[in-house]
Amino acid sequence: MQNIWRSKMIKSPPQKYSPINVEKKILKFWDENSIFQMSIDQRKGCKPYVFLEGPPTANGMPHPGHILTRVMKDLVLRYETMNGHYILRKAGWDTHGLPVEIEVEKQLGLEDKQGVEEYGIKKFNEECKKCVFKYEHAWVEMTKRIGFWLDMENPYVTLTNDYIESVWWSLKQAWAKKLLYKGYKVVPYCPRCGTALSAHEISQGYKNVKEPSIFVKFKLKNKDEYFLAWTTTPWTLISNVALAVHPDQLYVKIRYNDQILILAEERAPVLLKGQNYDLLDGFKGKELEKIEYEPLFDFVKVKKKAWYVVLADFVTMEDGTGIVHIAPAFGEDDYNVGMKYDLPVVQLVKLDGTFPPEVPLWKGQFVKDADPKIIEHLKKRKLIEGVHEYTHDYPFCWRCESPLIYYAMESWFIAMTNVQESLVRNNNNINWYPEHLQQGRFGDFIRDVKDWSLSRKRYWGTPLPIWTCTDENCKNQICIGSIKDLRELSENFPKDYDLHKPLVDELIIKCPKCKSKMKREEEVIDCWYDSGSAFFAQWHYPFENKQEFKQNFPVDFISEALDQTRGWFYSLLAISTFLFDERAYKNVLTLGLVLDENNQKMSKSKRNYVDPDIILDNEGADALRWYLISASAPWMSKRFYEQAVKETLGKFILTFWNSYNFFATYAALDNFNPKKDILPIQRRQFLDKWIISRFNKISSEFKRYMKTFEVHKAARVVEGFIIEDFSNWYLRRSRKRLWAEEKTQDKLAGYSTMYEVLLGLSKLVAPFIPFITEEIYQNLKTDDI
RNA sequence: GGGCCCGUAGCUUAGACUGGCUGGAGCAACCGGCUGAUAACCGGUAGGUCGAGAGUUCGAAUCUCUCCGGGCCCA
Repeated sequence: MQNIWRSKMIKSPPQKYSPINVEKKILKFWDENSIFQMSIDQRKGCKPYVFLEGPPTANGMPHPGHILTRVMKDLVLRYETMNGHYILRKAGWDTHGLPVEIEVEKQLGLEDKQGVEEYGIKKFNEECKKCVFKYEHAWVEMTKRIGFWLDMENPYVTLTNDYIESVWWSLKQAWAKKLLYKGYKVVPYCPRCGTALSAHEISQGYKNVKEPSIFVKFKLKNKDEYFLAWTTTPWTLISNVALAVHPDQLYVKIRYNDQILILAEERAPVLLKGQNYDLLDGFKGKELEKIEYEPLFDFVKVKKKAWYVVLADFVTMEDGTGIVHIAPAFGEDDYNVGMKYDLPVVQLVKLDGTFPPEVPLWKGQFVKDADPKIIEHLKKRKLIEGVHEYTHDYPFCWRCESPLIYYAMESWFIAMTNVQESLVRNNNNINWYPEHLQQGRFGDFIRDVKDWSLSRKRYWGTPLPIWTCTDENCKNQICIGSIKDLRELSENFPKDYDLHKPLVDELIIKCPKCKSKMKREEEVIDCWYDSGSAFFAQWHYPFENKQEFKQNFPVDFISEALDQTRGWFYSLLAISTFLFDERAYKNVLTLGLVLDENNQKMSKSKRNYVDPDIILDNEGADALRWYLISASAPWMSKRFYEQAVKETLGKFILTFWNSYNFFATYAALDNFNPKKDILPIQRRQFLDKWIISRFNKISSEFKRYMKTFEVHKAARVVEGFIIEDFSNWYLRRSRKRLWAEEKTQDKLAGYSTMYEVLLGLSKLVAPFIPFITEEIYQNLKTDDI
């Protein structure tokens, strides 16, 4: 390799250190000589260290939090590369999902889904595709500028046909294993807007409201006794199918006002304070299981067994009677317990929030408006034991202010509960940094895993590859797992194709069984599934690169911020578990969030962050990197502001530079030649031996910390060494040795030591601050290094 | 509302798992010095109810509980 750096002698560096000039020079050097590529090629055949890039969405400008993840990834990968590992680093882009759609809706001035459909799904999705790459250039530039070596010329992109095909293949595997099924999911729903709301949307719309809450009596079958239940949503009583009690709480049977009631022991004295009642009997909740009662209403006939007592841990003694009325269509807890007991889903509310004709008493009325009438009705039937005003937080639509209702919507699921044990086992096999996440936040989540609600009734995403026969008698369903299958089954598969909506919905597919027309399930899938598929889909596995996939699974190392714990970290593990019953990654480094000066999370919308470019121009990438790495443990949050980086530059980077500069200036003056002039260690001074010993000591400490990703401690050890031991103590003490006119033995001993320490340092901290170390290394190295 | 993480000087932090001399350090401040690489350096001064309270203990920043504040995730 020819290069501009090579010279026999050490050059005298510039006195003043200009971060931006040096760093730009190094970037050019790396670029012109393809150093990144070379660092990989040189290690072909070496032991691989497998990295998987968590794909960012490039539809917003990168902020300091993104810089932190990229710096940490680069640090670890450079370190492992220098340890002799072969590391591929494919970039990736996450391109689907609701945030993109919302951005485009705003751009186009569309109000809701209806607006999107009127605008045209084809045009809408084209806009989404464009939007995704709006800031790609900025991301690429930032990535290069901070020195993150990443192959951005061959990224995986979740919207490509190849990627989608791999995702389809995996869904087909789930289908074949009977893990993919259609069920219900209870979601907060706005009946006026006709749409479900995301968690983020409802958290904006809680209001404190006063509502009537009622105590309702349910008559036991064949007995003149009543369960006393409590509810704040009388309209859901129409769809009641069960009553829930807590298995371990105590319940009592009492005589009160000439009737026999059953309720929680703990609640009776609270609710009947100051009133007379006789205690007749007592039992544990468990003993009540399966006891049947008379339904309040008989509007529908149900196919499954209903109207009996079930056990549920979510029943609390905080309020109510300790007996909870269950309507699986209108509550998540209700739905889950319904699944467990195989209860029917009675859903006597229409999508517009009114009662259907099956409920003749209140048909056409909005459920919330019907509440008082339902209460009146029950009162007349003497089934109400009391009405209380109850104050609580209730969600409202942030758009139209109407009260939301919880509503069971059809949705496709992956039955993660079926592989829960494997999930736990695979998770126990992962090294988590920090450790507490493994059994803490993540472990809790996995142990209590719910089926993955996969489908989204949206437009911009990987289409769900499931087709259903339109013939009422056939209703055959198929899941398509490859482009080849789709092409063979469809009559009008075009030459040029894009697997998104609307194309997939326009294909004419005949049912393999009855030859009737088939219709695709209209949904797209959760974009977390896209990114969670990256470990195989980035290879277009199994259609290509089978060998590569095999060699790169499971992945050795991933690293993202803490908010990905239940996001990407989960989706990767979930998919690798049901596909291969294996963990997707062996080590996961979770990073703390980058906060602003006031400890607030940095967010795109608030724009409460410093423009990283300003810091990169003023203080440089090395100072920025060193600050982020050394400020606190990787998993701790970091406050981020320019002054902090400025201090890092002054305190550390410049001290390092000046130490080097001091040596190089004198060495150049004296024509010190490292190939000839190095003195053996025995002929050096005590001081020289001391600093070399110190350096060896901190090198081994450094390595020990790196093993456990305690990169901040590794950094601090080096920082202390450079500032205290090397600059302030050793170099100061050695100054006079260099003042001699001729090349004395002592002078050469000093040069030899400084040379070795500086060269050693430039390698040791190269993964942390690659620019300045490259500059130093290139000047110090000899031809044969 | 639930789970997890964090809280040490104005700022950045060490110490906590395994309790033990007077809770260390750097920056910033003040006083004095030195400087033939440095945006430095050296000596000294000041700055702390270790978030608050209770408990365990001969002894608590450290262990336990409660509360307060910040954050993340989930409802």
